[in-house]
Amino acid sequence: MFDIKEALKEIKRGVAEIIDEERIEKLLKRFLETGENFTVKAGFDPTAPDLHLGHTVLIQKMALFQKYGGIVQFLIGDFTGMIGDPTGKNETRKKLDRETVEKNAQSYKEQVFKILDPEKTEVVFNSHWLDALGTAGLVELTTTFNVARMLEREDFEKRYKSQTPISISEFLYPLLQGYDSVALKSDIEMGGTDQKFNLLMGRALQRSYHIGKEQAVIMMPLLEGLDGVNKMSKSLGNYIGVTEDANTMFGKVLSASDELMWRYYELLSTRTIEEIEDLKSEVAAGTIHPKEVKEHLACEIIERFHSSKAAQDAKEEFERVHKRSELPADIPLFSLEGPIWIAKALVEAKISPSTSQSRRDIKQGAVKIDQEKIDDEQLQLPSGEYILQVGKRKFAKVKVS
RNA sequence: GGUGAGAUACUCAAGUGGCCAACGAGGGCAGACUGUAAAUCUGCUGAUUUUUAUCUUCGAAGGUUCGAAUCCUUCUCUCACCA
Repeated sequence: MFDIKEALKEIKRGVAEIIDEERIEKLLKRFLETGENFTVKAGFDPTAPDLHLGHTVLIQKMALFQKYGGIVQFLIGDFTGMIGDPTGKNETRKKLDRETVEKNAQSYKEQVFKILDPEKTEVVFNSHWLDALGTAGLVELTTTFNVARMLEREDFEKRYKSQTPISISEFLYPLLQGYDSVALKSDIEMGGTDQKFNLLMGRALQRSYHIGKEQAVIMMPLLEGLDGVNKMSKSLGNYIGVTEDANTMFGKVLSASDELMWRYYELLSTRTIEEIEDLKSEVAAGTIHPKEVKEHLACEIIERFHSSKAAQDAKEEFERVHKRSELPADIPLFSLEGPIWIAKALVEAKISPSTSQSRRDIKQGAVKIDQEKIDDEQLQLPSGEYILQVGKRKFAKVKVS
């Protein structure tokens, strides 16, 4: 059993905003007294999942609820995915076929169950009830809301004022997402701060449909990416993916700035807030090196998605390559026809995008062969095996025949 | 439906007949310094072994010209104002 005050404190850690905290308290209390579970909903895109740490902030919070009686409703928006959450880009997407959805769902499970307890998770698809809704049902749904209120949504408001077109289908998106909460009778819905309007819609619709309860809403902040400025996203290339290998993860975490590291601690670590505060003051006092603190974080994350052994190996690998400037343990090997011009070899070995770039790098002294810096951009590689290196982190082994 | 403005490289943004592979800023890459952090300084940032050169690129297609991102025509798309 647990202490409600403590649990609430833990739940509130790092969240951006909670709506109806009392209700959450009541749900916890009820579970404590009667053992009755409650549901925690969050929606995900049906396209091929490629989760990164930004997503796991939310998923970890859901996992926390599972400790306190929550049953996670892992919603895959295979129907709403057709519309796409309004972004102004206004592209209607094709509905994915059943098979693809199933495949993606499977892939979601593999990634998500590293954090969530499968026993306390229901994976659901909103096409189940939205397909069944029908035109009449849809029309009925639209009567629950009016245009003026819809325009309160920030991006709609902006676009309306600036006379940027808004498609009717975009109005449907929040309604359908809200209807999901009606169909699932969710007790709590979670999402990013950018989802506020949609999340509140769930409350409004649950009221309209007389579900007998209104979901509490928990909004998680959007995790900053490695650049420390933009939100973490794959398209910006500032992400750490949950399926990435341990060495890559380690390197990426270490390359985050010190300031960002604390943010990651707050939102991603399972350490208590007190522990993190202690680390902070130790770093400030100079008794512990910030790099070491960052390494702990990197290991913790790798353990979560790989194993503690992988974390240890990644740490050693990192030391070897960067501290002692030795070669990484695992370098991709390429077989080339020789003799070959060095600039071309770099391209063939995929560590340079073009021979022009190779030449520039050589001119700048960024290219090494077998750890020796080279300055002759005309160099021809005769037969043999070489370790090529561009900059500090691009390596390739080539076998010239 | 009418009128006007605009579309330039990853992004923003100069350039309005040759000196333009195209100013500048951001971003990115690399070097120095470090803890592969941040900050700072420096160089590079279309491609190609013809490298003081060649080829492709300034929304698309044509045209004028010795020569076009720049001028003309048509088209596509975006924006603003009017209805």
